[in-house]
Amino acid sequence: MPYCDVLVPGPWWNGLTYKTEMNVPIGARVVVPLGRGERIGFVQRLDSEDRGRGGFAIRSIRRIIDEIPLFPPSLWELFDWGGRVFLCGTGELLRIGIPSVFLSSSDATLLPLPLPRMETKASEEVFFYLCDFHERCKKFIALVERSERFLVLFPEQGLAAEFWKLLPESQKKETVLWPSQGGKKLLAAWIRARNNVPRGIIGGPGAVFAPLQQIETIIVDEESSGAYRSYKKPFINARTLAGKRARLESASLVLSGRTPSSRIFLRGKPRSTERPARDNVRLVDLREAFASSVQGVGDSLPLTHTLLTETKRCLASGRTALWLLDRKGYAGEIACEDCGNAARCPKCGTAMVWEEKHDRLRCPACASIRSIPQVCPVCRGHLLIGKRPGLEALFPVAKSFESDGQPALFMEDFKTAGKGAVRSLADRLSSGGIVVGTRAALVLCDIVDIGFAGWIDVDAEVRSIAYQAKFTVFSMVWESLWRGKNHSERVVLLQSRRPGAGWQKGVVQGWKTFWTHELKERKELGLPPYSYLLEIQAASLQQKSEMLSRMEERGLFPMDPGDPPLHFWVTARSVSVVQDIIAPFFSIGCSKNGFPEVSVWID
DNA sequence: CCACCAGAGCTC
DNA sequence: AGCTCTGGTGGC
Repeated sequence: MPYCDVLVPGPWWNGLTYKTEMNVPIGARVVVPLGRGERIGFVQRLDSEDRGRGGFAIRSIRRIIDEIPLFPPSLWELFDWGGRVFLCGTGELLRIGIPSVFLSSSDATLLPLPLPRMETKASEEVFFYLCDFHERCKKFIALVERSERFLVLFPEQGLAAEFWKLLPESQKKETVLWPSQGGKKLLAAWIRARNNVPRGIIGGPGAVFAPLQQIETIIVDEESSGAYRSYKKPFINARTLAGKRARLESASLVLSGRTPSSRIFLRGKPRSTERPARDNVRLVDLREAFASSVQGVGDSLPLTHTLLTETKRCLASGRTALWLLDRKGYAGEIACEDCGNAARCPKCGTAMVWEEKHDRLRCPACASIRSIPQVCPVCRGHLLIGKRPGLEALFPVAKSFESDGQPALFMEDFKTAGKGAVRSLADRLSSGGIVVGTRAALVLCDIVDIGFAGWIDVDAEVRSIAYQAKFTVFSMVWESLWRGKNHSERVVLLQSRRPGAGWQKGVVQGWKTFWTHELKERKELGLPPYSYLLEIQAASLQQKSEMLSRMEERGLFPMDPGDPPLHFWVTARSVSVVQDIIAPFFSIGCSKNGFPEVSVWID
C-alpha cells in the first residue's frame, strides 16, 4: 500500500496524497511535509496506487504519531459530513472540534481502541416543546436516567450548568459538564470521554464533538437558538451536527425548547398549545408615546403611559422592572417609516448609526461604513433619519424611578465584570429595582425576580439578515415571557408602531401562529427552510465573478447586492450542488488566490 | 555577531 | 492557514 490520503487541517477541502512504507491505521495522525515546513494530518484512506492526479511530485510521510485512531469512526464521519454540509471543509471543522494540542503537538496519546458500533435500535426522533425551562429539565432527567449513554446540549454554558445542578447526586458522578473553553480542562474531559468513562456529557454547543462512544440518547435543548450557530469561521450549526450524530450513532434524538426552529416546525409538525395568559402581554402604540426630553440630547424617547404605570406597579410590588432596547449610545439611527426596520450593518447586523457630519452610516460594533440607502431594504418603503436615542439616553429616565432599596442599574456596567458582578447585581435588586439593557439583560430573569419587561421599541429590535429577523425578535420577546422564575406573574410590554400586527400575533397566540404566517412568506420567496441560503465571501473580485458565472452556468441564481463588494448570496435545493460548483476554489493549489468563506443558513 | 522581527514564498 | 526562509534592524 504505497499511497495514502492525508487530511491536513487548513482552509482547503482536498486530502493530500503521500507515499508510505508502513501500514498506517486510518484515522491516525501523521507528520507530513507541506510546503517548506511540516504539518500534522489525519490518514483518510489508503491506496495501492497513485490515482494519477499528476502534476506534482508526491512526497513521503515523515512519521506516524498515533498507533490507534484519535477518535471513534462515528465522529470521523461527523467531521467529514459537517465539512461538506457547511461548506467549510473537514479540516476547519476538526480545528474547532478537537483539542488544539492534537494539531500542534506531535506527542502520541495513549487511547483504547474504538468500540464496535452498537446497532441495537433504530434512530428515532422525539419532539417536545415546553416554555418552562425547569419543566423541560425534569423531562430530560427522566430520559437520561433511562439511557445508558447520553449527550445533552444547551445553547449556552450557563443553562448547561443549571441543568447539571438539577441532576441527582448519583448522576452527577457519572456525568461530565463539558468545558466551554479549550485548554487543559477540555483536554482532560476529552480524554475521559474518549475512554468512555462518563455515562453522559452535558454542555454547550461545543459538546457535540465529545468523543463519547455508543451514545443512546442525544438531547438538544432550545434547538432553535441562534447560539448553536458559530459567529466566526467555520460557520456551523451544532444543532444540525447533533442530529447527524444521532443518526450515526443510532441514538434517539430529542429536540426540545421554548420554540421549534423553522425546519423542525415544517418537518416534525411539533404541537403545542402554550400561549401567554391574556394579562401577561401588553401591546401599545409607539405613536402615542410621550415626548420626554432628555438632558443633553434635545430629543424624544418613546415612552408610553403604559410603560410608566406598569413600571411603577412592578416596583410597588417589590420586583424588578426591565427596560429593553438594543441600541446603544446617543447617536441617531436611520429607520424605515413604513415597517420600522433600522438600517443594519451588512457585515454584522448591528443597527448602524447616522453620522450627521459625513452624512453616512457607521456600524458601532465593527466600525464599517456605508452610504445611506435610498429605500428600505426590507419593505422598499421610505427611510427617514431619526434621532432616536439609545440606551444611555434612556438611563436617566429610569433613574427617576430610583428610590431607597430600589436602584436603577445600567446593564452595560456589569457585563464585562464577570460572574461575581452579576451576583452582586442580584443582591442589589433583592427588593426590586429597574434595569436598563439590551437583549443580553434577559439573563437577569434567571437570578432576579423580573415582574415587568418593557420592549421600548420592538420594531427596532430587528437585526441580522432580513429573512430571519422576525424570528429573532419573536423568540427574544417569547423568551422574555417565559424565562426564569415567576414568569407567570410577569407583564411583558411591546411598544411598537404596529401593535399586535404581523409577527406580534405569534406573541399573543403562540409559535404555531408565528411559524404558520412566517413560513407562508418564506415559501413564496424560496427561503430557508424551503432551501439552503448561502452567503459567500470571495477572496478577490476576480474570484467572485468566476464563482458567479459558474453558478449561473449550472442553473443557480446568485444574488449580488454589491455591498460589501466581495459578498454574494445564493439559494439552493441541496448543498451538494453548490459544493460541486465551488470545490475547485478550495483546492490547495489555489492557496495563492486565497479561499472564499461560506456560511450556510439551513433554517 | 547574532537575536529578533516583519514580510515573502510555498504547499500532494 | 501555517510553516519556514529571508533580509533588515538594533543591541551589546
